[in-house]
Amino acid sequence: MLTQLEQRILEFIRGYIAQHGQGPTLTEIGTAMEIKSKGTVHRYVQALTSKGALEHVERGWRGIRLANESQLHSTTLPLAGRIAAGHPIEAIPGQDQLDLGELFVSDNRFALQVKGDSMIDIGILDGDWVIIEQCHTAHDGDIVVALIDEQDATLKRFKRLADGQVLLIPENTALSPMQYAPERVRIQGVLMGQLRHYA
Amino acid sequence: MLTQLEQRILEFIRGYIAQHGQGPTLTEIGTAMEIKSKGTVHRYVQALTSKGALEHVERGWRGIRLANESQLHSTTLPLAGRIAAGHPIEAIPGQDQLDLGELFVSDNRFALQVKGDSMIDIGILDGDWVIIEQCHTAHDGDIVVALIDEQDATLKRFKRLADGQVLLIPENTALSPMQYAPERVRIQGVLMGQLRHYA
DNA sequence: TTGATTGTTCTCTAAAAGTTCTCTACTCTA
DNA sequence: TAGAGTAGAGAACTTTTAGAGAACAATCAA
Repeated sequence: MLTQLEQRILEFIRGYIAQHGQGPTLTEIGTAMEIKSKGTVHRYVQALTSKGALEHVERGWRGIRLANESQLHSTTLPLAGRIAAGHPIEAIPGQDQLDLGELFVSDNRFALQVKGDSMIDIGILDGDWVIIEQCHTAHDGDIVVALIDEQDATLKRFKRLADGQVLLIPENTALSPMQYAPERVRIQGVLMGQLRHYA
Repeated sequence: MLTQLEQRILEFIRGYIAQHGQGPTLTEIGTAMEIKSKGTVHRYVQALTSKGALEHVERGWRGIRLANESQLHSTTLPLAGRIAAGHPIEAIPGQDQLDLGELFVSDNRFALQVKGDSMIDIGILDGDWVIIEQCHTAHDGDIVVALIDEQDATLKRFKRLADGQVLLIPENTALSPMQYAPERVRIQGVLMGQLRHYA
């Protein structure tokens, strides 16, 4: 939670470091922000440090470093409605932020990387991440991580047949469903999300 | 039960926090609601607090927080490893956490929901979210959000032809690439990620 | 070593924000 | 029509915050 001025100062520092390779002095920050007092600037730098946005090497000039940002990363993204104001990307009513944490993160979930093409028809490609919620049962049609013979883990659509047998269906027209006795299949979780990162 | 005006004030506060990252002052609320008296606004804020809709940090400026709004979600997921058809889950060396914020969130990025099937062949389905990094130029092969004739926004693979024309290629064998004069196409950003949420 | 520059710690002041009142006007109901 | 309740205005007050600047310590460069 940074105030607006703290935000501006942080951006100035970030830009200064990007341009000069080292941090600015308090006076330089003050000049840029139109604050005449070193003491006041110092208070801002301390506030940013205690909020984790900066690291501050005492004893030395230009001792301001950027904190590692991974901890600072927000978990929300703006939705385009707000960015492309006045343009054809239509806003999504009642929602202007997408919160990845809220959407995907929960205590009993974990991530897996997918190998292979067996779910390609529903847009899960080789290398994609899937988010799995741990549980031990599934309903027909769920996409599950199943452990077969306590050995092979696989991501497939789940279906229980009338005779109790379990059908694991790949979402790839080139592959065929596999049928197993129920005691050979252990459900490890169901699919809650999928994500992909483009370099 | 909130009165109509309390509801409006709550909406305003929620929007303000979403936009600015911190609560509004009483005067700002008053201006937005066309209430001239700080005292009156204060009474509303107290009412909302006692009704549990807000949390109000006394002694401090901008001390209004949203209640219940589940405190910041974590942004990391435990990483279970790779899953493959026909193989056990193998651990991924040197990595045991997946940080969604680090992966996807950055200052100049925003999220869009995809409509239509034009990118289905690379696993981007109708309803998926895509994460776009704002920029105004693109390289051949990038997947971009392009604004055509300042009117229609579309997600396509970008290619510049030898004669300067711009080719926008859908990743769907059923659809054909479209060719435009360069001045008709404005790049709004390039694709950095994709995600999907299963109910 | 020296002196200018930089960082640190104060206090002071003014402005801004929050809090608590009272007063008035209005509506609703008995 | 009187009384209760509500909503807004605004005054008076307290608290918090931001900036200025002084004083001093630490640091760097010549």
